[in-house]
Amino acid sequence: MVDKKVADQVARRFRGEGRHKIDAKGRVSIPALFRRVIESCDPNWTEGLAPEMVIVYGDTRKKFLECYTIEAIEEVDRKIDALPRGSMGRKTLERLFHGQSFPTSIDETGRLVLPQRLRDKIGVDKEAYFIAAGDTFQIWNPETFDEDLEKTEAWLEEQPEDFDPLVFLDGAGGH
Amino acid sequence: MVDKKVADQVARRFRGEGRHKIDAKGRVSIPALFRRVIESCDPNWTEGLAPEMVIVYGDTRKKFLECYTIEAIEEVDRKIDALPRGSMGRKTLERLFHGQSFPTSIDETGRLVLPQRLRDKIGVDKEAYFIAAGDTFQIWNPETFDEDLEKTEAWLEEQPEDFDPLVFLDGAGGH
DNA sequence: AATTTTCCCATGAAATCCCAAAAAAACTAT
DNA sequence: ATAGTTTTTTTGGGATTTCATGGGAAAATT
Repeated sequence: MVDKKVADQVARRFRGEGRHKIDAKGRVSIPALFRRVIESCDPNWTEGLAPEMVIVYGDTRKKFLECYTIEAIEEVDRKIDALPRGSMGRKTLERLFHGQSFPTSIDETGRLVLPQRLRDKIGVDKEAYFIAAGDTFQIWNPETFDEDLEKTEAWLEEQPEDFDPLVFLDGAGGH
Repeated sequence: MVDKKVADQVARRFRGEGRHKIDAKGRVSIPALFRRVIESCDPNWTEGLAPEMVIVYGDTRKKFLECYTIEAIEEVDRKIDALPRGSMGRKTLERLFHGQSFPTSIDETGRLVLPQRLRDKIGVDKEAYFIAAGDTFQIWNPETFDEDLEKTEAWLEEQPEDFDPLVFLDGAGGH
């Protein structure tokens, strides 16, 4: 049997990617592995229930949907609550995470419904691209993602020959 | 009716936004998800009853209506009661939350009636914009909200180069 | 009596539920 | 390994419910 702690860690972090169809009703199945994570990060979930999550769609500039598990969004909420009431930082984050977000759940067949508004926001129609991003995952229009990927690769080209992206791991901040 | 388990999870925090029509009688639909929260945060509410809430409209400078659930307003009341009698803080807060507020409820079709006075206060006429803000939600004139958004963005512009509002999350709280 | 507020019913559009069929992956016994 | 079997995953469609909105009649205010 697998070490419980290890299994637990694996189950709390998104990994992988996938491309799935969106049907006429806006339904799209999310990668099965992602579902396991969403389930185990929803404190109220038990077998048979629809696991919940929160989609943060953000302002107009954001080109993808960011999907938070209940645990992940609660951590964000706690941090927001700790900011001084009335501060600009709190106001900005409240608008982003409380206002520009959409609570939803995954149905028994593993599908998520993306309302028309959200589909329009990121410009998806027939297909959606899913990609893990640590304790969240993102939903993109496949073409938009490819373009973004190319930009990243172009940037890598500009770096010195022997550049290894792993150096980022050593530096402090992510900026 | 809503599954109790689902209601329990979703229901203590407002999330999302929406734009709705105000009809000639001053009626306006509250986003359905907000209704679930108002219901579950009203200790007296049961299926079939009109869930109650409190609108705090505040002084003339405030450009939006702040809507509190019963639980949220009771928490505010407790905090006010804890302040020294006769203190400036208590006097100010009592005026704001007890005086400049309006208790109301949501009808069976999910609508709220905004009295003429409140509509005038925030300058709404045909449409109202709803946005979640943690344990309350706000009602704005859509245009006024957009202007306020622009101001926030202008402020963000003034911040250091590649400033990401998410850095706010790192600063405080979480520990 | 005239206006405003409340209650009740109606409707199109959107979202949700329920059942089911392909397709893909995992498993089993040779 | 391999052919057959079972389970999981992905996709589809119809029926049902909810949501946002509108309007008329009854009740309450002024």
